[in-house]
Amino acid sequence: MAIEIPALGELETAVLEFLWDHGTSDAKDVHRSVGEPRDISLSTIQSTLERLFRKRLLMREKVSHAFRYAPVLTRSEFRARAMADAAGDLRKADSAGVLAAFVDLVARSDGHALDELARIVERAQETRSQETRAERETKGPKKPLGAKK
Amino acid sequence: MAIEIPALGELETAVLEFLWDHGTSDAKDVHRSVGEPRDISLSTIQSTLERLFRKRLLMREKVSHAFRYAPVLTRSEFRARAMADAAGDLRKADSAGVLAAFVDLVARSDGHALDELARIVERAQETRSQETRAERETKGPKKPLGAKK
DNA sequence: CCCGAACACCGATCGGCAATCGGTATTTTA
DNA sequence: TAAAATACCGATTGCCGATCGGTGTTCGGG
Repeated sequence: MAIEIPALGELETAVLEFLWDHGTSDAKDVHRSVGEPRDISLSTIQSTLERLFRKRLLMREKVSHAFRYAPVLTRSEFRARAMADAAGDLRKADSAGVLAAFVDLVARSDGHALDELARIVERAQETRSQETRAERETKGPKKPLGAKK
Repeated sequence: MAIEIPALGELETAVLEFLWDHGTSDAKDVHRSVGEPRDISLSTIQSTLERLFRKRLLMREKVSHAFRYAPVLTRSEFRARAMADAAGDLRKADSAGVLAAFVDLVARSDGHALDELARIVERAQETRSQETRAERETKGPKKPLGAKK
């Protein structure tokens, strides 16, 4: 489930990046900032937007004759899903090795990345236990999950 | 630095997977297990091995006329690097958001993945502080203060 | 209500890369 | 030294992103 993250081309990536930075836009907007510097036509930008739409990475809405596009996922969500795809099945037993190797890379990446990660994990654990508690109180002890924000 | 993880084709992935499972092998070995079931020729396997070699994902050594291939990275290292690539620059400030989103995915992935991650991070922190201490002692016993670089 | 402008949509082409193979050169080995 | 085993090279195919123009459709101003 969740959205699959397919491999993207260079222009597709640039377009997505633009939309993350500027929010909902139409083909013309994207063309001004992404297309013109590359000397490519508006059509090309339109094609790229539609390809991203078909890949479920963009949503769109017609506003009087022209589509306005917006990313389905935030940049962070997108990258996180791509990471998860690269990691393989996290429920699997051997995933611990992958996580360990990744944390090792984070630790070596200089900076306080590791400490930051530690804080994030800690906060996630608190949140989780809190949610579990709330669930217990609200429902019976048997609920097949599935809730989110 | 470090090895780049390019996008791999399906056969390339299968070949790598085989080598991770079976260790150093030659084209014939790989062909028996990966090629024959797919009805592809030995040549194809050889080409794929060489492509992976050129991509620096395999190392090889000639053993009497035939190459023996072995992965440069372990499966875990490989996936971890792919994750890091997907995450973007971890030294960058905005990487926190990506890490947070990823940890969130881990937490939702069911199982004890989050707890496992927490353990891994904790252990990494201990290791890191230990290494820092060792570094201090090696460089000069008279350096009681903050490490920078 | 009608026309031109602004778009969406479709089909064609091109380029890059993995997959695939056979043919030829090269090295072993019986 | 000939046959067998391999490496190596070039050609072909298929897929997909990039790129564009042409055609159809829809809005908005007169």
